[in-house]
Amino acid sequence: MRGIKHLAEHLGLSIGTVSRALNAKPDVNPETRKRVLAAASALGYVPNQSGRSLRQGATNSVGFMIEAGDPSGNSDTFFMPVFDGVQQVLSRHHLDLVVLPCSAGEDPAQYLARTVARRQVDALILSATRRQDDRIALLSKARLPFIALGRSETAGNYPWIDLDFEGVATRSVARLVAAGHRRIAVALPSKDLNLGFVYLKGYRAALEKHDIAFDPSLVLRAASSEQGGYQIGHEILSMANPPTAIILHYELLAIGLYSRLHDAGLVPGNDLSIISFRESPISRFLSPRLTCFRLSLRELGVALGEALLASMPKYAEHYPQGVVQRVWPMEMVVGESDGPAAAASDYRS
Amino acid sequence: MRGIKHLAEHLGLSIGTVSRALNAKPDVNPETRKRVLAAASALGYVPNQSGRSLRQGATNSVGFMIEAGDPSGNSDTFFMPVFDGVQQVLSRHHLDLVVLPCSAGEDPAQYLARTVARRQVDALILSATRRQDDRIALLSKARLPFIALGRSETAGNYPWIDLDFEGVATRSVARLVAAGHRRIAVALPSKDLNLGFVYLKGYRAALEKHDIAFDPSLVLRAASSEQGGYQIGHEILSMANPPTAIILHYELLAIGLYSRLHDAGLVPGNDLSIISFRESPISRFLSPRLTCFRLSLRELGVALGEALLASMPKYAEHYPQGVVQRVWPMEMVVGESDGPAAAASDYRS
DNA sequence: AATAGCGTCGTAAACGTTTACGGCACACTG
DNA sequence: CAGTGTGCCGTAAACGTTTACGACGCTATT
Repeated sequence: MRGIKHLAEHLGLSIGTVSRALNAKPDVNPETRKRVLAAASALGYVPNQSGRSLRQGATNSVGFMIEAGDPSGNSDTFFMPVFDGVQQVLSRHHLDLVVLPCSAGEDPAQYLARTVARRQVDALILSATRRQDDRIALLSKARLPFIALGRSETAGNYPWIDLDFEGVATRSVARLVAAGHRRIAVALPSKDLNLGFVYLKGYRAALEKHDIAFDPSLVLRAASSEQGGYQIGHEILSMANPPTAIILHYELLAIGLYSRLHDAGLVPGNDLSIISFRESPISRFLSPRLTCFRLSLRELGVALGEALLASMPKYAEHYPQGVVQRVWPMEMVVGESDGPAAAASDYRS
Repeated sequence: MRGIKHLAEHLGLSIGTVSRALNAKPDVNPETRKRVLAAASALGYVPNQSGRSLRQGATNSVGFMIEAGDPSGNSDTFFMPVFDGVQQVLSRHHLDLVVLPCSAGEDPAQYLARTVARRQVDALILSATRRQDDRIALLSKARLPFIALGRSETAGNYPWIDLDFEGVATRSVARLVAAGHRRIAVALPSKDLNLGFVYLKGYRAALEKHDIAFDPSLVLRAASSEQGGYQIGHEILSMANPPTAIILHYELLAIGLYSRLHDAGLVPGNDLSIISFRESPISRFLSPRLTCFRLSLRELGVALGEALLASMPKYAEHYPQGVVQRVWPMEMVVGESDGPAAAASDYRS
C-alpha cells in the first residue's frame, strides 16, 4: 500500500535520497541513512518487488524447477534439505528462492520457456536432467544463468553438479564381487534420464575390471518407485538364471524389492544381496538395514547455490570458481542387505 | 528483451492496441487481433511479468508456503500431487503457482511477512497450521486472500480445508475396540500443531463412547519421522502395562515402529495392532500391510485451489462457495497391521 | 579571492505494461 | 443534411522503483 513516496514525505526527503539510503548507496549522509532505516522499519516499509524488478531488470529471485512426476523418483525427503542449503547461500545476497513445480502433464521445456520469457527469475536450478535436455539450450540461448543438478550430454559449457552415480555403481559392484558375486543385476530408471546412463556406465566398467561378461538380461528397467522395486523382485524370481545380487539407484526401489522377497519367504542380504543409492530415514529402518550411499543434501544445496552465483555476472566476483562442473562424492554406508554369494546359490523355487 | 513496443512497431500499431488485443479486451478489430496474436507467437513475445504486476497491482501468481522442517512430517511426497491439483485449477485463470520454502531456521511468520510486504503473490496457501498461528492474523490484516491447509484455533472467518484427523482417530479406535482392544495408545506430533490437537480430540471422544477410561500414559509424543516411530516402539516395550494397540498420525512413524518391533522379534498386527494415517506407496509395501486411511491428494489440491479462488474478489464470481471451511473425508484401507486383542496379551518380555 | 573538490541531496527519466480517454471515420436515424 | 451512435485505434498517464545527472553549500587549494 504505502510506497517509498509516502516514506519520503514522512521524512521530508526526496524519494531518491530515501532509495539510496535503503540500498546502501553512497552520496547519503550516514545520519540521514539512520533516520531513513529507522522510519522504514517503523512504518513497516518494504520495497515493492515489481517496481524494483522493472527498473533494475532483475527480480532478485532464483527458481528451482522440480517436476511433479519426477522420473528419477526424487521427491520425498530429497529436495527439502537441498532447498535449505540453496536458500542459505542466496540469502547472503538478498536473493530469494522460489520453487517452480512443473505439473506431470506439462512439458518441462515449455513450462520453463514460459517462466523464462516472463522474466520471473534471474537464474535457475534444474533437476531431473535428461540425457538430451532441451532446457539447457533454451537457457543458454536466453543467456539466463543456471545450474543443472545432474549433468547431461547436451553440448555446451554450462555448470552442473552431478551425484557420483558412476562411482556408486562401480563401488557397489566391486563390493559385491569381493563377496563372491558374479551375477549382478542393475536397476535403471527411464531411458532418457542421464542418471541411468551414468549408473550403467559405472556398472559396466566395474564388470569389465573384474572380468565379468556383461549380460543384458541383468539390466532391469522399472519405475523409480516402490512399485517398480516390487516389479523388479517379481522379474528376478521368474528368471531361469537369476542374479545373486542387484544394485539399485533409488532407495524406494529397495522397499518394493524387500516386500517382494518377503512375500516369497526370502531374505535380503542372504538370498539376494542388495546395494542401493541412497541413505535416508527409510533405508535406516529397513530390516535388514540397507547398504547404501550417503551424502549431505544440505551441503549439496550450498554447493549448488554457490556454483550458481558464480555463473551470475552480478555476483561472480565473490565466487571465483568459473563454470562449476563437479561430481559429488558419496560415502558408502554398510548395512546388512548384502552378503556372501554362497548363501544365495539355492533359492530358486 | 523485446517488449510490447517492439511488437507494436513491427505491426505498425500502437502499443495500446496491441495490449488490448493480447488481453482479449474489446475495442479491437477481430482481424487485427489475429494479426497481433500471430506476430506475438512468431516473435516469441511474452509480457514482462514485472511490468504487468506493477501496473495492475497484481502478480497473477499465488504462493504455497511449505516448511523445510515441517513438524507434521509432510514432505514433498505429500505435497507434489497437491501442487499439481492446485496448479490445474489456477491455470484456468492464467495464474501461476510458486512454492515458497521456508528454511528450518527461519520463523515462518517472519518469512511470510516479507513475501507479503513485497507483494510477491496475490494469494497464499498455508500448510503446517499451528494451533495458534500468527500467519493468519498477518494475512487477514494485509487483506491478502489465503487458505489454510489445516484449520487453526486462531479467531477469524478465514477459509480452510482440514484433513479429518478427528474422524480418523475416532474410526481407528472404534475398529480396535471392536477387535477387543482396551488399552489403545496414540502418537502425537509436537504440541503446537493443530493436527495433533484434533487427533487427540477424536481419540478421546472414541474412548468415551466405548466407556474406556483415558490414560495419559498412553499418549506418546514423538517427532514425525521414522526415528520418532522407533522411539515410540522403544517406549512401549519398556512400559509396565503396555498398550495392545496404537494409532499413528503419520505413516513414517509406522516404519520406525515396525523396525523396533522387528528388532524385538515382535510382529505388527499380532503383538501390537497399528492403525495409521496415511496410505502411501510406503504403507502398501510394509509387511504386514498397514491399515491406514486414503485420500486423493490431487483432489485435495483442486479443492484448495478452488476454495482459494472463491476468496479472491477477482475470481469469486466463478466460485460462489463463500468462505470454505471443510473437513476432508478419508477412506479406511484395511491391511494386516491390526488384529484381535487376544494375540497381544502375552508379549511382554 | 577565485577555483576546484567533496559531500549531500533533489530532479527527472526510465523500466514494460495496462487502461481511461479522446478522436476519427463511417453508418444509420430522423 | 445534421445529428447520433458505433467500431476501431492512438495518446498519455500511471504503477513503484532505481539511478544518472545536476545543483547547492561548504572546505581546502592555488
